[in-house]
Amino acid sequence: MDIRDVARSAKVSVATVSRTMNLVPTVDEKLSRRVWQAIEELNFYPNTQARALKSGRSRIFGLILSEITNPFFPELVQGFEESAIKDGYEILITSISHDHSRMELAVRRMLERKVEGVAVMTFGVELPYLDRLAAADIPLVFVDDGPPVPRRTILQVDYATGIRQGVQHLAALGHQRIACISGPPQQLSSRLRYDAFLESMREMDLPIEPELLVKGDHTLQGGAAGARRLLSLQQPPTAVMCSNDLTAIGLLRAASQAHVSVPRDLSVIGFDDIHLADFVSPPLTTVRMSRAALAEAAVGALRSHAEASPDRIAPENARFVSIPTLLTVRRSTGLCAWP
Amino acid sequence: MDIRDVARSAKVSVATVSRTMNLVPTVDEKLSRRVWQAIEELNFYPNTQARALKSGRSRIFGLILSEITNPFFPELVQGFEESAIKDGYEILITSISHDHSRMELAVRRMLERKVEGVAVMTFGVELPYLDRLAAADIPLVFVDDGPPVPRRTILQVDYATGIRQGVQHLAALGHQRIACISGPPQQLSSRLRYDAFLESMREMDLPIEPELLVKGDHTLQGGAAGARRLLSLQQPPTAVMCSNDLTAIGLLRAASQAHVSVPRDLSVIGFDDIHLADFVSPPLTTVRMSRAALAEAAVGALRSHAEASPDRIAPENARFVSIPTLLTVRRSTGLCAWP
DNA sequence: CTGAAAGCGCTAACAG
DNA sequence: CTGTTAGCGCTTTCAG
Repeated sequence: MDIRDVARSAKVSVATVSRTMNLVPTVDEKLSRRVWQAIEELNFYPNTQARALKSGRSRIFGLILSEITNPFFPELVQGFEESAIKDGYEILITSISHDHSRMELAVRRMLERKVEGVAVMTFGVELPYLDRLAAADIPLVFVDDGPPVPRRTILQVDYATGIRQGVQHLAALGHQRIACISGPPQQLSSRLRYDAFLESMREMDLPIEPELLVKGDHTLQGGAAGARRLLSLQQPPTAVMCSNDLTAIGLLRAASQAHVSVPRDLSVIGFDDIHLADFVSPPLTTVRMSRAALAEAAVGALRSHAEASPDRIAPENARFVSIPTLLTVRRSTGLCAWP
Repeated sequence: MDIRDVARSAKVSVATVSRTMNLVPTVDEKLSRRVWQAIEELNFYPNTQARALKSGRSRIFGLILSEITNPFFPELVQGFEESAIKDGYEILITSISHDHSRMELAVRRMLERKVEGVAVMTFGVELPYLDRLAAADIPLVFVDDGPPVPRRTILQVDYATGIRQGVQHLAALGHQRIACISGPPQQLSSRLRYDAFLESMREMDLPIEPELLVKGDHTLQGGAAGARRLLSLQQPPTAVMCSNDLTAIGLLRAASQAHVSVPRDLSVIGFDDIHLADFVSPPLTTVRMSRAALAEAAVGALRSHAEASPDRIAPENARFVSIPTLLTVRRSTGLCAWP
């Protein structure tokens, strides 16, 4: 079953069938109707491979994730899938599992399948492997920052707003000794969150105690380790801002094991608002970064690059997109019990 | 850059290049070396679309999931990706999010991209939409059970062994009043787990109390609800087997809120052994069903179907594959405190 | 506005 | 064992 069968059935040429399917406006309406009818009757749909081969357009976008088993990512994948499908694109997912050598493989797979664009959702672990994508002139989307290659968009997450809201929220509850468990410093997004925290503390005239600034790694274990460190301090903090929800959840566990009650003895704020945040005990106050918004913005940017006529490059202002964040107050934050 | 450039550079015909790349054994070694060298030098890799168009083989497997944000599935995806890539296949992932109408779309996407096989990982929510895949003679892999279509493999999870081990473990700890929170009865896998539980209880001569058999839905909320129900009983159970880990984790939360200590007052066993199971408090004793094994078996079955010569259909015994389960004892089970 | 025809890059007869 | 060549199903000039 192919386009010729349709042409025969509709009594037109294959060219007309092709034009009709591709909504070329100059097709006579009578013929077009005949064609659509034939397509329906035969339950025909075009062969994507042939189409891709001829047109040079695969209608596939690539998605490079750092680690699909991190609950942040499946939610992103879901949004990505939804947006891409709506526009008729398929999506090629690769999870590099923190293994830099797999990045090379991922890039190769993208190249082989001739993706029309790639969203790099590794939050800073970009590496030079991506040069090959840029060299192939493939549109690229990064989060926070990325190399200044030609057809590129950067999704700038507005960490500052959400984190400022978090610090203000804690300050309003009377907290002064606010700690921070940061993320892996190799990740730009960790550093930006950390900087936003420090900045907000200064804005609020809150003291920044070096001993309250501990390093985590965006894992449950890291969060638990950081928590133990903070709780063993001579003068422990009354509140903690965590660089992500996994860290905060690890902290919650360690606190519970140490018989420290949240939020009575300690207030906790996470970041990301993963699904699980609402189901831990107590439900986590956290800064929401919408995965759906991130995904939609990424797909939108890729589309606009992929579909831009080669001569008319997308305007400069379309090359940065801001992603909002918002404090979501649940039950892990409360009034400071200390004077 | 195409196969002709390679041919020119290696001073052979395109046919030889093609044969070399496809490891046809009758290529002279001298030529083959020249070809590989040219491929290296030019950094050439074949155009997948052209290859697929000509050969009729897309080298793509489809994967239909019920819900990617359920932590069980990303782990499965990871295994699937790993196995498929190793064999040179790409993978097209669709998450139908419990929305039956999306199943139709998923099937359409599979058909359009001409996948060479589909693993249906929806644990029982198959539905007639799959007829179209079977009608297109696409190899199919199901879990537990599936329609008797031609090129099909069923992955039979050996629920009985793991669940029996769980019940025996509880019995050995002195538990008699063992409850069960089951999963959604529409899912075959829920029913099989439930049946295995009842069967094991009988084998052990343990009493099956109707009031201790409550329905869950494989979500955290469902587990919490079931827990509240069980704990409010005149005579609550001393142990609970849950149909999956999410249910067990929901139960853990509800128990903690009700000041019921696990495992002191209540022993809990989950099923699946998702990543999170090891990070809740207390770490969950659970029945492990290896996602990697499931994924590997699925990919293996799809390959053997896809690559079988049309005349030599895979042998009957290759059409059922058993997936083992194993009790993993952690900290959520302990000695029964009641006489 | 429509149709004929030339490929897109590759594979697989078929002929040497 | 190697090379020539005819398509796979579709899009897109180029003529009509």
